[in-house]
Amino acid sequence: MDDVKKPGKIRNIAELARIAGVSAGTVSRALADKSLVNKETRERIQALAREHGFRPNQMARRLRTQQTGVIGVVIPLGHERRQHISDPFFMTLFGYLADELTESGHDLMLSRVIPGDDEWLDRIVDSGMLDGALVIGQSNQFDVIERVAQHYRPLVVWGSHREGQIQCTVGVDNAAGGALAARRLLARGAKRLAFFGDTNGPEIAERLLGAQQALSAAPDATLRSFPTHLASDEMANQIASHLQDLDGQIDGIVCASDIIAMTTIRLLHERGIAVPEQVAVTGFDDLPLATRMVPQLTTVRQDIAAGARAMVDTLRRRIAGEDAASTIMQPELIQRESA
Amino acid sequence: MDDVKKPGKIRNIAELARIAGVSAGTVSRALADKSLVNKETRERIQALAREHGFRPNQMARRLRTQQTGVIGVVIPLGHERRQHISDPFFMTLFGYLADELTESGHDLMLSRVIPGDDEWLDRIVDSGMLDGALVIGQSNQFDVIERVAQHYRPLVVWGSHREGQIQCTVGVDNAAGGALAARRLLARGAKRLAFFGDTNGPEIAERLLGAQQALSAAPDATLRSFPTHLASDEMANQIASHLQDLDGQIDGIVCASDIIAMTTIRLLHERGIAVPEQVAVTGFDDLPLATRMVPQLTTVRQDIAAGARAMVDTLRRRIAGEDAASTIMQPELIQRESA
DNA sequence: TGATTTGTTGCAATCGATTGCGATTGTCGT
DNA sequence: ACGACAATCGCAATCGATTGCAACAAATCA
Repeated sequence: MDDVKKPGKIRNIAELARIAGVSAGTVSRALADKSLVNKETRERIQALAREHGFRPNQMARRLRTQQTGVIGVVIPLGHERRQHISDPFFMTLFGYLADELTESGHDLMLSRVIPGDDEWLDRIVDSGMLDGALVIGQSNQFDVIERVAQHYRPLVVWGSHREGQIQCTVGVDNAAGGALAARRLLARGAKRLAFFGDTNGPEIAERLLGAQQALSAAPDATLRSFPTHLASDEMANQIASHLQDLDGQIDGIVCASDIIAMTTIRLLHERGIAVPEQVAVTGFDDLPLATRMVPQLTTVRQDIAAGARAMVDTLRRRIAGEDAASTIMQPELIQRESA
Repeated sequence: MDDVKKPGKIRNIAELARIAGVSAGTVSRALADKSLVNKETRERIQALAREHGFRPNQMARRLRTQQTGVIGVVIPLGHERRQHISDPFFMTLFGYLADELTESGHDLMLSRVIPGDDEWLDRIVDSGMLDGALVIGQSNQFDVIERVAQHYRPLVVWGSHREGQIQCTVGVDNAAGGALAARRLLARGAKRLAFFGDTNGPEIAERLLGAQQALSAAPDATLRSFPTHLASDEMANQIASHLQDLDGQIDGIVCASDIIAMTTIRLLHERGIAVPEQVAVTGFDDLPLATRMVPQLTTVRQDIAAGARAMVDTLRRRIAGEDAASTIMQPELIQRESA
């Protein structure tokens, strides 16, 4: 069967043109299904191409047409170098992005980059092989992104929105989200709160800020922040050590992510501390796994699917030349069992 | 600063050559840091390129050199069309693959494809923009992959290994894994077992087969299989319905994946059934979340990180022309709390 | 001094598809 | 029967970088 379908390898459009008895240009137009060439020859050429399993070289086409059909997805790991792409939040967002992009016929190129200089993003957008770029997370690279955004339009960033910024972002109002979580814990009667998260990136820092602001309505409550990395092996140790230090001193924990919350709950369970009765715990993100665990996680939802849709829509508009603006989504408290 | 760094836009190597007073060829060699050009001119040209923020067009380079530095990662969704890329197992494996590939300087292009004809894989490998391809899961497309593997060498597949196949696979011995899970349940004293999973793909089917074979050592035990899809919304309903039908009739469940197990445990919990006391549950995969849930999941581990490493290594060897063979990894029972 | 080697650089072909423009053939109207 | 016009198709330039080969100068050797 293989022999029947591929009588001789056709390597390029010119060879196909030769055995079809036409010129290369005609073949190109025929394969693009342009009405400029006669319907019969067009179909004959297409059939011939199918027989020989020939497909035009994408590199050449892209070089010539100056467009690639490829969207770059970039994950900068500035302040958290040990974090891997396999982090569930990245993966979830990335999964939705991939769904959106492939459904609209785009290809997708992933780069994880550990910023070694200020040029990492320039290298990516200037490489000449992208129609646009999506950056997931600002890390501590806000300024670099800002600089590139000045002259490169088809760029959309997942992250925080600062007043007057040039870069186009899609993201949730992190301060509002932090406030939601803290208020939920206060409403349950918790008074001695802890915050688990890494505040080196702007997003988590804003969540802490929001939580702190919520505390101002409850003068007798306290909130202390404990650095907690996301790299998952280390995270568990850090949390265990926090819990050790805090034994009996707290009754509520605002976690900066669902993963941190999940690990925290398990470690509390191991110490024989009941959730939410003795210590209430909130997450952040509302990953799919938040509903699958026991107890189900009370968390601040950012609608990742909607966010992905917004990013792709915005990017598409910017590629088309429009001047699409940032999107700030409102977080929502999802009240389940853990707080 | 922007104006200082980019006095005039340099669009290609020829323009750079002109303002450097040399030929395009020299610039090309200088930028590639070849010792063929004088060290001084080389550094002068590199400095000039840096000043102007110039980077050679990748499309042109790739067209000329016939190599792209891009590895395609393909996810065929043959029997499970509604499943999204955001499935945790895919994402986890993909994450590790991304880590491995980016660390070795490769770019990575993701395609999710719903096989509409027999040509989907041909389209991808013949597109001329890949150095090699990784296929995640065979779905029901074994034959298509087999055909392409006959003439396209740099192709590595995650999935099952059949006697005499041509395609190069990396995967776990699924039958052995299924047997491990079943034997664990039997060893706990369970006798009336159920299997939750979708046996349309070869991998899950083999897990069921292995479990059935393990049963032969326990004549008084039974195992019934219940179709359970992976698309997560539907999965929960199916499982709920199974549990309804099976109420009180079973004491052990072999789940085809950790996600199925996680959902099953939560639903059992909702029905007031204790895990593992009344019904023991095993998972499959050992995703990171298996340790984070309560109760921690007893599961059959496939070392996804090692698998990713093996896939990338094998692919690299095949790109280099070697004749690397398949890898069959041995699964391992990770005994935690759920069984 | 003449021949040969070494070190640098330029020239031009090449990768493979796309596309503007001109050439050819055939059709229609008058 | 002749010019206008449409439908097809071929020619050749183009996208931008790479690289074998030749050209040239300087340096070394006989």
